Amino acid sequence: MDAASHAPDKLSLFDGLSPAEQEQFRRTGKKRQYKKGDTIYLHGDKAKYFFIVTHGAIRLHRETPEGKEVTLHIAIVGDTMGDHELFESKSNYQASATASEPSQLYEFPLGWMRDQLREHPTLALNMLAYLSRNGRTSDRDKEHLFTLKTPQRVGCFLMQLCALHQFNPARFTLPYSKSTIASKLGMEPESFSRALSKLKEIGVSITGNNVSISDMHRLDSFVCGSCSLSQDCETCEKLHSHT
Amino acid sequence: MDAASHAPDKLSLFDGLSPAEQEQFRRTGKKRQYKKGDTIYLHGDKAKYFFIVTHGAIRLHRETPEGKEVTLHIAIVGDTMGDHELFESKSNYQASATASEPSQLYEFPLGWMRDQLREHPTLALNMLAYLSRNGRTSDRDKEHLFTLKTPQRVGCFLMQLCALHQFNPARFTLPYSKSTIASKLGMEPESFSRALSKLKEIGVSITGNNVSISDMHRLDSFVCGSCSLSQDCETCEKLHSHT
DNA sequence: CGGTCCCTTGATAAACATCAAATGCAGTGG
DNA sequence: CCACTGCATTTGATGTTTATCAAGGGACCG
Repeated sequence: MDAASHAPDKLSLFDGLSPAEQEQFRRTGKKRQYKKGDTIYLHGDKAKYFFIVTHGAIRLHRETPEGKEVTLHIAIVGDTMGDHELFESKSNYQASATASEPSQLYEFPLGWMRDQLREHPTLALNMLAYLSRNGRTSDRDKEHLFTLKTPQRVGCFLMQLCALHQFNPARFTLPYSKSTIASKLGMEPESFSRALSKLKEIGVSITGNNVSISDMHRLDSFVCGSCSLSQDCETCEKLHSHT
Repeated sequence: MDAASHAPDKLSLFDGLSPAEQEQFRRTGKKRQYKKGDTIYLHGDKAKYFFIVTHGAIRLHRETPEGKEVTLHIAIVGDTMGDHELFESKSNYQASATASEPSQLYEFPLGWMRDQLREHPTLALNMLAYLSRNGRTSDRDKEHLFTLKTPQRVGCFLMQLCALHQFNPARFTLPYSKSTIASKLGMEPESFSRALSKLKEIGVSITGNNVSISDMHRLDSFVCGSCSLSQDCETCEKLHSHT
């Protein structure tokens, strides 16, 4: 997957737009580079820009008054940032955004983006499909929080990684730090670490950042045996279609 | 708030549509009545209809293979059902829908609704705003699951009830059963019950289904003191604007 | 009056967080 | 190249929260 395939005209949000329209987005959007750890914006900042991730991964997170940090989402290629702020009059960013690895974003003025959505029905429909899909994964995550134990949540996350990035389950590298993953899964780093050691018992070995899933079938039944989606889980389908 | 104010032409989804367009929705939409406990559809059913709630409350829930039931959402007046299925080719309902009180829905064929969204940009934009707002409350709920203890989650839920339904905090009635609320908050009925007794210590008394919040300020600081949104929480703003 | 359902209360257990310390690893400067 | 420092992760010991199990109370309904 090369850089070109992530140019805005290839992102799903721009699917079906005419070349002229796509050119308009290419002209208005500013490409921004961020280093690992860079802050794109802070929770509470006045929302000025809408972003599309073209490379890397951006962590969206908040901090409670008591100092606990919560990772709401990790935005990867094709994901947007600022969608929650697009349609709110009083629009402050609802979370902070930090690059969790070197990343590239397309940046559009928020008001301009609103106008484009009004003027280009196709864009609006793409955005609808995108948000609707977000809702589904959000529901899935909620179910997992309610019903799965930490080793199962970690196991599902590893499967999602393989499905989303087309990693080879037999040998791949974690794209973010373990504490970032722990936070996104709603657990402490210690619990994450212990969950990993439990996963070793079913053939998932992790040394450093290198993961190897020896028996995907075993992991699948360990995780998905407790999930209501097992039948039509998108992650599972992608994994099986690649083998 | 009378029945007429919930006719589809007054729902936010139809805001800004021309009278002629609204008439079209009124003609195609079928009004459906459901009794408490009625099933509207089941998880896995082929998705045929899109719904808008005009009265009552519908519980969206799933069951894991191990028999645990998870409540993903309680849809109330103005909420939609089927939005997650609208843009998916293989569209089975992602959850079951059950009336948790006598309810009324507007029912539209799913494919027809898709077409309407394509043909009426205003409708699509309303839907975008609706989904975007859903995303925000979903983020809030996720943060709460990660950081709040059960009594705080229950406290926030009571505040949300007052804000959403314009209840008088000094005296109102729970609109759903306690176990339904517990499930939506991701806890067992026992934990919910114990959370309530802890809330009594800060002036929230519940006898049967009757709730009385004697000191909203005290509840507010108990709950929102641990929440990153305290500054611009929609629920809090609504509550304060009513006093 | 007896039954069912929902909720509450108490006792116990499991899962996870927290606290504390050790280990490992990467980058820095000698 | 090697010690040194800082940070991330692991591991162990302990505490808290919540789930689970079991029993009892109260309202509604036949």
